[in-house]
Order: sequence, then C-alpha cells, then structure tokens
Amino acid sequence: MSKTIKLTEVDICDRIRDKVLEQRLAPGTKLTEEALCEVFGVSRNLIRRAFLLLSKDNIITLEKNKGAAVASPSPSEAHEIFEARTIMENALLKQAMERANKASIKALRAHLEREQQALLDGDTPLWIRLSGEFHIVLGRAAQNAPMSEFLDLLVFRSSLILALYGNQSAPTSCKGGEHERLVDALENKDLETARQIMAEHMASLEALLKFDTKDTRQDLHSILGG
Amino acid sequence: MSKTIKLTEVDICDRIRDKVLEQRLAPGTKLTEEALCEVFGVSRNLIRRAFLLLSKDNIITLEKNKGAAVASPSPSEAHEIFEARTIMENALLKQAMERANKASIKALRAHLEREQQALLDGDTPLWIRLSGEFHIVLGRAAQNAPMSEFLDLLVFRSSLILALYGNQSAPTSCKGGEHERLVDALENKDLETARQIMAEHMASLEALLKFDTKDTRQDLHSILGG
DNA sequence: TCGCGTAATATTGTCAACAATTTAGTAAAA
DNA sequence: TTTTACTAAATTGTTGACAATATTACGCGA
Repeated sequence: MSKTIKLTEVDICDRIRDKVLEQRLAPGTKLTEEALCEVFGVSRNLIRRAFLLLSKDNIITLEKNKGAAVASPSPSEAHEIFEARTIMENALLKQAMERANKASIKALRAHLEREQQALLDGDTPLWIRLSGEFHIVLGRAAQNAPMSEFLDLLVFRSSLILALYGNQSAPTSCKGGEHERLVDALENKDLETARQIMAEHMASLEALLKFDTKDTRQDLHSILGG
Repeated sequence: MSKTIKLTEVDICDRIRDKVLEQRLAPGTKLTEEALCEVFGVSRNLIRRAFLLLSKDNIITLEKNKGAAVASPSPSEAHEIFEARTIMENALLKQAMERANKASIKALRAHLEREQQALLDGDTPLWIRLSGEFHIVLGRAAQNAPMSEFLDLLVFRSSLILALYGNQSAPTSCKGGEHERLVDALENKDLETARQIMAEHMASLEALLKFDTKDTRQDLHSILGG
C-alpha cells in the first residue's frame, strides 16, 4: 500500500498549478475550500494557505469574503505577460548559451523525448504541460534561480492565457519541432539562431490568441482527483 | 483618534518588508509568532499567513517546526540576485525609455527630492529605503507589471544582501547623483548613457560586498513598533 | 412574469484550545 | 569541566467551533 505522506500547502499548490499547466482547470473556475478539502483530504487551514500562495503567483484570484477562483487574465495582462516572457526567454537563452553543460543538454533532450511520447500517445493534456515545461527546463540551464523561477511563473500564466484566449482550431504551435531546433542551436552555441527561433516561437504562440471571452464551469473532483 | 483599520496579512508583509528595505531587520533575525502578534495586535493566524507570503518572496525563511527568520542569502545566492537584477534593470530601462511619459518622469523627480531631503535630514534608514525604492519607481516606468514586480523583489533581496555583506565603512553608493543622471538620460531618451550609468551603478553596489559573515540579534518591538 | 425584500443556506473569516515539536534548563556521571 | 539524559518551558502546528459575510431561495405584491 502507498504510504500517504502528509501534504503541505506547497504540495497542494503544485497539484493545482499542474492542472493549470495542463489547461484542465479553466480560468474563472470557482475553487471552494470545502470541495478542495475533500479532494486532498486535508483541513481548510491548509487549503487556505495554498490559496494564499497561488494568489501571490496570480494563478488564482482571492477576494475577501468571496473566495478563490482560477485567474482569468485580461487582454492587457495577457499582453504584459507575453511581453515579459519574451524578454525573459531571451535573457535566459543568452545565459543558458554561456552555461549549458552536458547535463543540461541531456535533460533537455530527455524532455524532448517525453514530449514526443506524449504526442504519440495522444495524451494531449500531458503534452500541453510538457510543452510548457520545456521552457522551464530551458530556463534552468541558465543557472540563475531567481530568473528561472520567474520564468516558471510566466509560463504558468501563459497556460492560463492560452486556455482563455487560445484559438483551439488553429494548428497548435510547438509541434513544428521548434523545441528541438532550440536545443540544437543551444548545443551549437549559436545564439543568433536560437534567438530567432525563440522569437518566432513566442510570436506564433501569441498569434494563437483571440480576445473573445468564453466561460466555463468545471467539476473539481474529476479534475483534481487523480 | 485614528481609527484602527483591520490589518491584513498583506499589510503585515509590507510593514516587515519595509524594515528589511531600511536594513533595520538584520538577516538571520528570528521572528517569533507571539512577538509579532503583540507588535501588530493581531492573531497568530494572520502572522502565520504573512510569514507564508514573505517566505515565498525569500524575504524570510520558514522551516517546519522551527519558525521564521529573516533570510540570510548565501554568497552564491547574492551573486545570482545581483546578476538577475542587473539583467532586469537593463531590460526595464529599455522599456522605460520607450514608454516613460511626463507622469513617470515627474514621479521620478519627486522621488529624487525625497531622497535628497532624507539625506539632508540625516535620516539614514529612510534614505536607504528611498534609494532602493528609486529603482522600484524606475521599474514602474516600464509599464509592465510582472516585470517591475519581479524587480521589486530583487531590490528587496538586494537590501538584505547589502545588510549582510555590505561594507559599511566604504563610501555609500547612490550618493554620487547616479539616480539623477539616470533620470536625465531617461528624459533625453539616451539609452546608451542610461545603460552605462546603470551598469556602473550596479557594479559599484556589488563592489560593496564583502563576504565575511556577521551575526546580530535584534529587538522586534523597537524595530517594528513604529 | 417581474421586481423586491426577507429568510434560509452556503461559504468564508476568526479565534482559542489542544497536540506536536523544538529549545532551554537542570542535574547526575565521567 | 564536559557530556549526557531527562524534565520543563516555549514555540509551532492543527483542529473544530463559532462569527461574519455572501449567495441563493422563497414569497409577496404589482
């Protein structure tokens, strides 16, 4: 039997964040304390602390006496986040170019494998998450914790934005081997090429956005339960 | 009589952060819940939530069953933070150059006044805080909330680092009118000059660091009471 | 049917008591 | 004196009950 380790507020955060990254928790979804208590089998106290952390990352909104809801970034916020992300990805790319070693290249290649596999398996949520996580792994290669953690945050928020405004019918980006080409450029220490691929990649992501609102309700148990 | 508005966890965060920015809360200082309850006149619940937020910003460390202490960044963390800050200041400078308007220039000039006044008044803690806040105000001029908020964080953490490793005997930086010259360059849309001033400014800040540990204990009531 | 006010319900916020853990203090033995 | 074991105190972690607030449901009159 699996020993049930006592969950912390951070664990709960991560679980919820993952679902956001997988775009399985839609923006605007109301998160009630009671429901999450059941899902995670913990007390309200812990849930409330997790909410506090998530709200600090702008992954949920927390309004006094109104509770928590998955964040639903406005178009202008969306723009700011993509702008920030473009700048950060570029800055980190430069750092990564200088510092990437065998280990980080290997980690990136391994990640590409997993992306590929998820695509083959038709596991779309996993693939979406891995696509985002690629940029997180890439950021780690720059070996600057504050910066790569900030990028993490922007990647999470990007997921939220894509879930909200992403044009699902459009051919999904990242499938065109852009991630692979980025790793190649990194390995070859070809900063200019890497920058260009990244710029195109970011632009194509942002091009997916269509700013007309949609609204969805969801069942927390089925999403967070697993 | 002044109506005592009910404090939130965020208010308490801010109060503590301010003291960090003023370098009045030394790195390593233990923060007990009970003591802060008295200082702020709130329940432990709120203090614990404030701790959670502060720890997420790496302003305090929070260890299970051991409680909170003002963060005490290691030399390598310090280096990462200054590196990140240098990159972010540069990136934001470019954005600010493009977007700064009358209002932001005015805000910066007003801030310079306050710095000057604090210096004249001999109010060193206030001056230290305002020196840091200058960069926060400058960041705001870039009009990208995620990025400028990230810079805020780095500025706070820089204060911690300077308090820890700063060479107090050395002639303090920022007094040489570097902030003024930055605003001038910004107003003249002279990016190259601005970049150069900023680079020198950051370098001179980092040059103040001397990595030999010191250890201090402090009285929370007298520091946080006001 | 619609608007409005009111009561019932659900949800969030707060607090205080209790449990678990760490830290400080004390005394005995080497 | 130093070390160790043990006890007492202080500190942090957790829980559940209750208060405050918001949301919903209902009934009434127009």
